[in-house]
Formats: sequence, C-alpha cells, structure tokens
Amino acid sequence: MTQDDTLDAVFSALAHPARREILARLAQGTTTVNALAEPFDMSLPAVSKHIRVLENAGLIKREKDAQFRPCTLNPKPIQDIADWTEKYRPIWEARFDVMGKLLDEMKDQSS
Amino acid sequence: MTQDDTLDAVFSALAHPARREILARLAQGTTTVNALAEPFDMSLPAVSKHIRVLENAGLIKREKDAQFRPCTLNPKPIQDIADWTEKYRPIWEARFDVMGKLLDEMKDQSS
DNA sequence: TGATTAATTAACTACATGGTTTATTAAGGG
DNA sequence: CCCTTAATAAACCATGTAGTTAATTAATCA
Repeated sequence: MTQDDTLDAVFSALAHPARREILARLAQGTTTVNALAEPFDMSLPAVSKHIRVLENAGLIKREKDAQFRPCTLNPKPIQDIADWTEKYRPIWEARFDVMGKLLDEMKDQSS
Repeated sequence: MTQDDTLDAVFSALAHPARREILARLAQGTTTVNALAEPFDMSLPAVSKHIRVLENAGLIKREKDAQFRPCTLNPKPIQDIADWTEKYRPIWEARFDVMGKLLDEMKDQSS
C-alpha cells in the first residue's frame, strides 16, 4: 500500500460523523463494540461496519477478550493527517497576516 | 450547514488523490481548469467534477476571467482539519513517550 | 447442555461516486 | 461572422457506501 492509498483510506474513514464520534470516544479509552454502538440511532451491524472501516484505515486496533472485541485508538494515522496539513500552514498563516494588516489599517482610519 | 457537515465534506473531498494533487498545485498559485487537468490521465469533465467537489467543500474559490475560471486555494478548511487533529495530539505524543521509555530500557539492558 | 450475550456475516436496497463520451454554453480572435 | 478555446452540462455505466433485517458464530454462565 502506498502512502497515497493510506491517506485515501484515512481521509475517507474520517469523512463520516459516526466514525469521528467513535474515535472521540476511543480517545477516552478502550471500549467494546456494543458500548460504542449504544449512543447511536443505528443498528449494531451498521456500527460494526463503521468500526471495520476504521480498522482498515489503521485508526483502531481490535483485540479478543472472550466474546468481546475491545477497540483501541491508534493515533498514528491522525498524526499523518496533521503532518499533511503542515504543508499548507504557511498559506493560512499568510492569510492571517493579511487580516492583521487589514485590522491595523482600520485602526489607523478610525484614529 | 453544521460544523460536522463541513468536516464531512472536507474529509471526503481530501479522500481522493487527484483532489489532493489539485490542492498541492494550487498551493503554488492560482491556475485555470485546463492547466490543472493537464497532468491527469483523465478526461477534462472528470477533472471539472473534482474541482466542483473541492469548491463545494470550500477548499477552493473560482473567479471568472473571460472564458477562464481561475481557481484559488482557500486554506481555511485545511486549518479546520489541522485543528481537529489537535484533540488527538496528546495521545500520539504519549505513545512517543512510551517509545522513548522502551528505547531507554533497551539501552539499559545492553549496558 | 441449554440459554444468553457479543459480534459478525449474508443478503438486500437505495443512493453516491468516479469515470466515460457527446453536446452545449460562452467568450475571444482573425 | 465564423472558428477556436475554455469549461460545463447531460446522459449514461460500473462500483462503492450506508443502512436495513435475519441468520450465524463463538464464548460465557447457570
């Protein structure tokens, strides 16, 4: 799998609000599938599929504990996303500078 | 549109390699649709659709200049993504600490 | 062993996505 | 005015996504 493929899978996994919510809950600690499914207005198999998508994107790991499948967050792909955004940081910071200048001009005019 | 909806659209737009490549090229400066399409092994309408997806996600703006439609990068949604990842930074940094400790232990054993 | 619990698989439906080719709109240039 | 260029729209196709319900697997517990 190329780096591009993994970015595809990660961005695509993050594109669904239910999956981002699952990640947010896993940030609090390891949890089972049923516990993760509980707050959703959605069938258990549907949640199971979302979890599978997250697993395939490398965003979570699943172990076996009796009949339970405790899920654990793997933050590495999120870090990859954060790294990817860094290439664009100079651009949005430049924009911020323009805003700053604009605000300065407004201040000058009002004085 | 809720914040969740815009995150959905942005992550989903970023999930395709052609669209990330278009953004990377726009980071170098404003360009027309045909110029953006040139490097792709894909029809012009296909590229036009990708550009539409990026526009709908707010990642680019399009102006009109005669028959040209110069596209400009809007970095704000990328900043939103970067902000989103920050919630998880403590987790991957904690992991890094664990790695550091592990490396220290290995060093201890080898001495 | 039989019942219960956790989770996945299977089969299906509706709709979205990514691509094609052909046709169309709209502007500029000789 | 016609021709060319830039770009989009229309119609279509194949595949993927997100959900459902019903069935199945696999482990625990009484």
